[in-house]
This record gives sequence, structure tokens and C-alpha cells, in this order.
Amino acid sequence: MNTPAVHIVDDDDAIRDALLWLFQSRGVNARAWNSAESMLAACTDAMRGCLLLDVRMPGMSGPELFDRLAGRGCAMPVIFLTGHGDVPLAVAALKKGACDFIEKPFNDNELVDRVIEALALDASRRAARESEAGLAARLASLTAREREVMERVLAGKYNKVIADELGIAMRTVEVHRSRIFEKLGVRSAVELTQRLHRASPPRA
Amino acid sequence: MNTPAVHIVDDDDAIRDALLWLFQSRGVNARAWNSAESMLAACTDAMRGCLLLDVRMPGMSGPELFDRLAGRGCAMPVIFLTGHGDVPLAVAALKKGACDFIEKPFNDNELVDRVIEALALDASRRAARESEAGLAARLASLTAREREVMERVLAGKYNKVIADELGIAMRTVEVHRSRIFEKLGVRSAVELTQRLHRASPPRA
DNA sequence: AACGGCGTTGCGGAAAACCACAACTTCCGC
DNA sequence: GCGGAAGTTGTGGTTTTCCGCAACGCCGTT
Repeated sequence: MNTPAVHIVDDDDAIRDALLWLFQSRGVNARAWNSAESMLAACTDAMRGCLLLDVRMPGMSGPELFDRLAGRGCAMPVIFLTGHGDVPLAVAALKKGACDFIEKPFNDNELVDRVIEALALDASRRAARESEAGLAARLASLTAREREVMERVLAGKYNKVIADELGIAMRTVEVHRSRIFEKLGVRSAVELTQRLHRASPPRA
Repeated sequence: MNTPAVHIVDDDDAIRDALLWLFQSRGVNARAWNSAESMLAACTDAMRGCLLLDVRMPGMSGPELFDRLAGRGCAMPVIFLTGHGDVPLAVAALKKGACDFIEKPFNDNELVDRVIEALALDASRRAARESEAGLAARLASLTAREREVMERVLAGKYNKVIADELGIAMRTVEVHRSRIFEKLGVRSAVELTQRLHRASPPRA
């Protein structure tokens, strides 16, 4: 049901149809909405692919929809389509994380290329999140105490020190430690740190 | 000598002077060049701050200068100034890593704000590179053999296994190991992995 | 009350890491 | 050839980690 697709949002019937035809003729799955509101209502987390949004529409505008979706945690790449070359708008959109910003009239081949890029971006992002999600689930299965211990293990502290800090016996720390490793599927503190750093790379 | 500054490149004398005056009146250090070529010739790695480039200039254009500087490894954030609202150009510039793209006529306050942002970005980037450079220098001081050992330590292998793989005695591995820790200023394998991951975050 | 999850602890031992002291070889440049 | 850097190894001993086995108390559910 939720196969990756380019999700077109445009109030102009003619343009929607033309875009649908264009993408389908190129073998790209496409769906269309005639308003930002209807798309927003239909959007679920399971939706995959990318968005192709008209900037200027009656009611909710493209950028507005973009903000709403972002606020909702939607991670699909967004490409804007605009008829009037508004540079500040384009700059603002890209700085907010839009994937692309294309002026009408557009070149069919170029548009399709950009969309395919965006679809690929979504796929790779999604793959990255998958593996993160797996780790997150495992992290969630840790008990509070185990997390306290893990924190200190990651700080490179000796079990002895950790025991002192938490006011418990060394043996207890050892038990927690091995439970942590078991639950997270790693075999050493080194692997642990690497897993965590891979999952949540430091970003400014 | 190389205090952070906004480096203005514009062929129009009047605009250059106006910009210089604007920034200096706001307490922002500024320097100016009348062509991309002269700026390129004067640019050194030690130069700090940000660039404010006119897009359209006789000879080398702003975007062209941007490319050249990027190729040379210059890391200063770049803001483009353009008189003619060219959306595809703006999109291309931002996607290539430009910091901002502003249309003339610009609002003085806004321009200054953007420049200040860019200067801050440069400062923080530079700080990040500093610490990376420190680590890189230490890594460089490792001998080839030590690097071989480090690799395997980071893989979470036992000294015993490493010794087998390298065909040397366990004791030798221990010596290398402690040398590595000493040279890199860490006290455990855990700290080591964290240092390395902090310095070079994984990016797609 | 019985059961299970969680946190706790002790004992005892195997494995691994860590360390100071001491020494040998090779290779390279002065 | 001498001095030094790098790589290598051994001895002996301390410290830490890692584990299986066994057990107790608390708490919430059934």
C-alpha cells in the first residue's frame, strides 16, 4: 500500500494531471492532492517517497504545509515548485531543510531527475533510521539502573568506581554490565560506544 | 593581522564603499576586493571570517570564485549578493554549500545579521577543526605498527587475538597498546573510540 | 499466597588487561 | 661505527574484568 511515491500537491487540475502523467510515464509512482489541507489530512508516518509542493495555493501554502509536516515529524524530502521566482522564499525554504526549489516552467527531464534524487534520499534516510530504531528499541529495554551504569561505563570508569558512585557492590555493577551488553547485543564497552556513536552522530 | 572579517568582493566602487562603511559602523571588521581574481590571489588559509560575493562581475563571477575557493579548501562561509533574482542560481549555490543568498536591494540590518551569523559559523567550525587537528597530529605521531594494533583494539579484539593476527607476542601488543593510549592522551579503549568518533562523525 | 521482574550481594575462579624492569635486533642517519 | 628510533620479547606480579552458582528483599500482578 505505501510504496514510495512522489506526492504532488497542487491546486491546478491541469498541472496535477500533467505531473501525474509525466511521472507515471517515467515509471515513477505518483499520487496527487488538490490542496495542502487534504494532503496533510492523508499524511501518515508510513508514507514514503518525496513531496512536490506548489508554493502558491488557495488556503494553506506549500511552505506552510512544509512547516506543518516537519512539525509532525514527517521526514520526506520536499521539492518546491513555484511560478514566480522569489529568491528569499527559495533561500528560506532550503535553509529550513527543503530538498530543492524549482521554477515553473520546468524542464521535464530535470524535474524527474530531481524527484528521483529525492526519492533516493528518502530511501537512504529511512534505512539509516531503521537501524537506529533497532538500537533505540534495545535501549528502551534497559532498566533505569542499567542506564545509570551504562552512562558510567561509557565514561570509561572502572566497575569499582561505578560501584562507589552508585553505592552498590562491584558484583552488582558487573551484573548490570553484562545485562547491558546482552540486551544491546554487543560484547564489549568498545562495541557499545561505537554503536551509540554510529546511531546518533554528533551534530551542531 | 588575520582577525576575522567580512571579505567583500564587488566590482562596483560605490557598493564596496557603502558595504565597508556599513560593516565598520556596526563594529564588524571588513575588507574589500574589486575583483574575484584579486581576492583569490590574496586569499590564504589563515584568512578568517566570511565572504560576501557579488554574483555578477566582469571576469570571474562570484559563484566561480566560490568554486575555486572550495577547491582550494577554503572553509569560510559564503554569502552571495545578487541584483537579479535568479532562483536556479540561488538554489544551486545553496546546495553547493553557500551560506546565504541575498537579493539587492538589501535591508542593511538583515544583511548585517546574516553576516554576523556567518562569522559565528566560521568561528565555531574553526574551533571544531582545531580540536580535530590536535587529534590528527597525535594520530600522525603513531608508528605504522601502532596503527595496526589500534585498528584491532578498536574492533574490540583481545590482545591475544591481535597478537595472533600480527604474529607477535602478547606482550608486544600490550606495549603498543599503552604507547597508543599515551600518545593519544586517553586512558582506555572506550575513551579512544569516543575521541575518534567525535573528531570524524560519520557522514553519508 | 504464589509468581516474576528487578536490584541486590557473596564466593570463587578463569581470563584478560596493565605495568615496571630488563634486554635483544634491525634499520637509518651522522 | 655510534646513537637513536622502532619493534620485539620475557619475567613476575597486581588489578580488573567476566562468569557461573546461589541467594535475599521489594513490589506489583494474578
